[in-house]
Amino acid sequence: MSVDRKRRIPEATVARLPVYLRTLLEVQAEAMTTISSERLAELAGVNAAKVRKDLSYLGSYGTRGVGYDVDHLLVQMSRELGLTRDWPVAIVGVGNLGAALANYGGFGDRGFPVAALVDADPLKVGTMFGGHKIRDLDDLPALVEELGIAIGIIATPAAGAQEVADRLVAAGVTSILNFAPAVVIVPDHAQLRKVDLALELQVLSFYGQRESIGASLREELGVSAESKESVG
Amino acid sequence: MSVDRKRRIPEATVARLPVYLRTLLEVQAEAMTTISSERLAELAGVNAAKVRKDLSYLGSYGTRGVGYDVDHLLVQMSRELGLTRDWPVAIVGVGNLGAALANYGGFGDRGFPVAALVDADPLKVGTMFGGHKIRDLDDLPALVEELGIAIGIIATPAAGAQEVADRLVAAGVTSILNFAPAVVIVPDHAQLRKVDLALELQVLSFYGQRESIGASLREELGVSAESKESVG
DNA sequence: GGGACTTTGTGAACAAACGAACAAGGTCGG
DNA sequence: CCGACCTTGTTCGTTTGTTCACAAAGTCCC
Repeated sequence: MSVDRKRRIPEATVARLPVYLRTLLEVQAEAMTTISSERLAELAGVNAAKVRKDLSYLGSYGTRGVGYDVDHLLVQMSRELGLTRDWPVAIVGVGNLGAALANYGGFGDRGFPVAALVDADPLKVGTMFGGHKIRDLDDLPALVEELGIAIGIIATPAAGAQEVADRLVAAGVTSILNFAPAVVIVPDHAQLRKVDLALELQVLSFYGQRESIGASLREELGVSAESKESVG
Repeated sequence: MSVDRKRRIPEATVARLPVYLRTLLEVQAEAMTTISSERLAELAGVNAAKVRKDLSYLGSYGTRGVGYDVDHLLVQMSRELGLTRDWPVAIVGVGNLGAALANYGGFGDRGFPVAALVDADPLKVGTMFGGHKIRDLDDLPALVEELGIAIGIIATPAAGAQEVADRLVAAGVTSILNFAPAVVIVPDHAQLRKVDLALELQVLSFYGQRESIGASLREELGVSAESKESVG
């Protein structure tokens, strides 16, 4: 309960903070000034006790009997998530996926401006894409220096992913988001997250198969399914 | 330990099976016939004990003193994941992201053919994109019937996501992959997975902020960081 | 100002996931 | 056929995460 006790926020909580943040922005847009954990839980699709425990890691910003002040919570949460500054992003690999990501406006919106495009293909290097001149992989250290690249997005084919990660880390980029369908290992001081389409689809396939077995079973037995989240 | 005891595979394990699968395909391509849990763990970036436990849920397909038969393991794993059949996919929302996903070849490759494109915008409905005529949201039940759509991918703006999910479920699609930056709730018998770019970036931002604090602290103290995964 | 009513913050029970360690079971050379 | 050596499958203690349940703390109406 000391001040720095509070400072170790569990991973599971960290992953939910952005969801709360988004939800709170919507709530704020509707001109609501306070919100209860119950309501926030409903909107965020989680359990209310979990919301309270998660928020308690940020400190005690709620008022008993009333709820949480939306604006205040947003400020604290943004600060905690490090969203008070910009995090310039470099996209490595300007193929199908990389190009789509570069064109996708969603990044710059909220503090993650695409500051550089990088590719290993000499034919692409030097050409323009989406307002950026595509740079060589070797330029990474210079780009980090010049543009303050803080996050690297790997959008290369699987084969190149590990090398790109190594180069990013060597250049001083310690936050990496990997879209390549490959296992990538980074040193301890770096952070790696992955987005893996094939994996998600295969997981759905797994449960889909179960479901069809379950469905025929339910049909046989005349049993009906119940609803998953009682948040409505 | 009874046969159907084995049948309840933990979520965490299910999420790792696709990683093993991919790794095994690479191993198979190199003409290796058996693999130890130690080696597989190294390639998949996880702990060896975890690999053995995960694989034990599939049954006992290893041989003590030798390891696992690669081909056999691939067959069992594909079967367990439901990858012995195709899972036709419908992409709902043909905007920036939806278009990119439709063009991205990675789906059809491994049993997830894009079978339909759907949009709510009357201006888009009826036009062609990537070899598909864009269909109306109202056509979903018909598409499920005609094409056997098994998985719905939501690539709409946040505002439309929940309605699309409801319509998908109503049409009989119980596996949904949500790319929209919105909380979506589905009934109990449906499966929902999400891919959330903003969330991933914000989580990186959180740890990136920590890291910079940690780095300056380490610098002051003259301490160096250690490596994260000892899998090399 | 007091009592009914809300809602937070957290302690404690429960559940899931992890990883070390080791016995059981198998190979392989001689 | 035996003994040295490997590698699996599983048990067990630990850590991490979730949920319930309730005391503490505040509001609001009269």
